[in-house]
Amino acid sequence: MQKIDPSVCDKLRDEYSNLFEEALLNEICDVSEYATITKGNLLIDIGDELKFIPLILKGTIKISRKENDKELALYYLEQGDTCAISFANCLHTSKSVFKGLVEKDAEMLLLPVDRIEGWLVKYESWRHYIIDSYHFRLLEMVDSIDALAFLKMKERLLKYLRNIAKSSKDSMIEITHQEISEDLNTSRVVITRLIQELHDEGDIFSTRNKIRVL
DNA sequence: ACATTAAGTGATT
DNA sequence: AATCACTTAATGT
Repeated sequence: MQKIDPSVCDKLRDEYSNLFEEALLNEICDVSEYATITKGNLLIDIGDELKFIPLILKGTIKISRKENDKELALYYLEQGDTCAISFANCLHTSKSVFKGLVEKDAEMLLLPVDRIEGWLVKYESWRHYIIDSYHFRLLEMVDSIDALAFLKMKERLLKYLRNIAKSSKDSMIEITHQEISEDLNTSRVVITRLIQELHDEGDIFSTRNKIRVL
């Protein structure tokens, strides 16, 4: 494995220097690999072997579950995130239970599995980072379950749109009804009708391929 | 101008 | 809320 470019190391420091101690940053620079994945490509699919843990430097990755042809979006990974779920996964089963699709061109560092366990005892900051990450993902998962169990599709849709607008820091979302329906595991027709209602009620403003959250 | 893709609609379950 | 079957509108070549 070749050493990563110093400029990538700088990016890592920009994002993590207040989180990780110097020695850990150095180790990460020494042993990890740099990867870029463009929009539309898979970072990981269900059943894939997990050989690394991604540390996201840039971009967005949609994490979802899949059963047969059906799918359900769970949450998004962004700058500063890692998939801590993949962490425990790595140590034991090593097969991913999630699908990770790159939604916005992403840059990341791939941390080799065999190192991360040692860091857990060696670095307090790493320990905290992993535990926090776990906690955060769990909360997001609970949120998804709640929405699924207690909300009507219209409420789920609005929540979904607001969530995207919030995390992308842009009230203008570029997406088709078809894509939304896939994320929420429903049909396009249903989304089209609900989008109309939300539009009429003034929650959103929608045009072809675009939705503005108000 | 034509083909493709996205979105809208009525009727039915 | 899902599905079918069809229409209309927007967009790319």
